[in-house]
Amino acid sequence: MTAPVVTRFAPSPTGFLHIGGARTALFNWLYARHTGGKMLLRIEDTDRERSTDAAIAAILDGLSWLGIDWDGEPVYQFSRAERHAEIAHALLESGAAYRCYASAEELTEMRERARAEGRPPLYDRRWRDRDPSEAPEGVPPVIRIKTPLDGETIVEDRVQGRVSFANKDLDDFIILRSDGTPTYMLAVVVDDHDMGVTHVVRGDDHLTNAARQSVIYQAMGWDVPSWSHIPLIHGPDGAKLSKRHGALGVEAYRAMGYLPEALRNYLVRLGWSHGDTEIFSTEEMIEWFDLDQIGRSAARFDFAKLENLNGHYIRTSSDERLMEAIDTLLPHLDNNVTVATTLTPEIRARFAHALPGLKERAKTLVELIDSAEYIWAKRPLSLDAKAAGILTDEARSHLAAMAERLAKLPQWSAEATEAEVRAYAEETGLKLGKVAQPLRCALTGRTTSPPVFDVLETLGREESLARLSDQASSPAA
RNA sequence: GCGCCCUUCGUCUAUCGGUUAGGACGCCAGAUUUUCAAUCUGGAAAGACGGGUUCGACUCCCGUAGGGCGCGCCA
Repeated sequence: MTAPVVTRFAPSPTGFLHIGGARTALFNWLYARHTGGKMLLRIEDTDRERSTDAAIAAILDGLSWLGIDWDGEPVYQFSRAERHAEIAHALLESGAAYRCYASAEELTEMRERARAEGRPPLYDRRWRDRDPSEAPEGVPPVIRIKTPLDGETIVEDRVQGRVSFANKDLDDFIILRSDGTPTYMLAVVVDDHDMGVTHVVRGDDHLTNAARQSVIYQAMGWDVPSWSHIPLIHGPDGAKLSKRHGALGVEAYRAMGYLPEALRNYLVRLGWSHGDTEIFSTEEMIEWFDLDQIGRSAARFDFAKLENLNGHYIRTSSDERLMEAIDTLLPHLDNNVTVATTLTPEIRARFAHALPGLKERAKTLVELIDSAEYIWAKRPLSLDAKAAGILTDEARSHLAAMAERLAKLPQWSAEATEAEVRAYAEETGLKLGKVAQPLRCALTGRTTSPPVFDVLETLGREESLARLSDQASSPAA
């Protein structure tokens, strides 16, 4: 029996849940679910200056929206500060760490000189072997760990392979600040150990940290976890993700009308693959996901592919699922608050009725809602440029003629109106498209909208005829 | 500057020494269609460069170039 897997996602609440963090969370979650283990959540809020409750809320909200859950209650790192300090002092007592009295100015100067001389800007261990009695008066010391002077530290990584670091390049980093609070390096190690984390899956910007953290694990005689440093996500230009492209919070993707299942599918394929499979159900992802198949090179974020996947998920979602997604989206849409208030039960029912035709052509939920606007649009409709172009005098005369005929229909259904329009087209010798397109424009104000006969049915006889006569009577623009 | 990592179509990727280097997005053309979208068919499109190792290298090794990350009393 091997020990059950425990992974964790450990964001720092200094901002929203960005796309890279979301993927890290997803990979941790998938691996835990795949192995039947647990995924824990730890909020790394030790930076009191920058951590905010709003950010914590945004992260939890983003995870839930993505459908990523965690086991147990979130652990707040700040609340464990005493435990961290305890370990720092234990290290001090065992001789694995020491007090350093160097001032901030002294350290900057040291680093600047090192850079000027072309040496790495590492701490020069000036207090490592110095007698504590030489300590200056009234200077609160920090605690630094003693890194081995020679030899190397090996990081056995599931993704990166075996990576070795010369110990001389790892300096004696600070584990406890002069105010007695722990640094990140100490806190992660202590927390991961105490929380029983067996597998650390995080961005590869932490790879060198893994070497430093190994030093602490070794000094404490603790087992190092299995490491997996996954490549970072870059922007479309290959550089770091910036605000302009991908460094948006997941809530921004929600607001743009992406479905969580689409975003998840997109993210899982960034750096990981299962042969030629592109579309994964949640169950398939869980079944097939494994750490060893994660690639080592950074991936660029590609909106076009995300959009394509989103279109796929919109098309294949049930109407119920879409209405549900739209309901969760609406409160997050600042431009479309009007839509939310317009959604009376009656309009809602029409929306649901039109959905099968609408979802075929929408790539995002925002587009979907937009394409349904004709349902609640007030007469007279404003036409977009293309639609106005199609409504020539000739087209309008056909509209008038058709309106007259449609008015006499005993039944008002998509089938009945279609039959009537087809008959009209045949009698006048026009192609169906030639008469259907003006109809579409007159009814919706757009050229790109759902099947016209569905529109007629959705709108009902009275409203449809009114819209038709609006356009039939007014002269071409 | 030093250390570490990366490099297959524009993008995401398959390949794990022997393939016409495959798939997907995007792009182009055609079919279909309620001249949109969707769908279907076809097409253009890749192993950064230079050395090795090997009967044989996209696959292994070395170097070069380019990119990324790290080097805080931030996380």
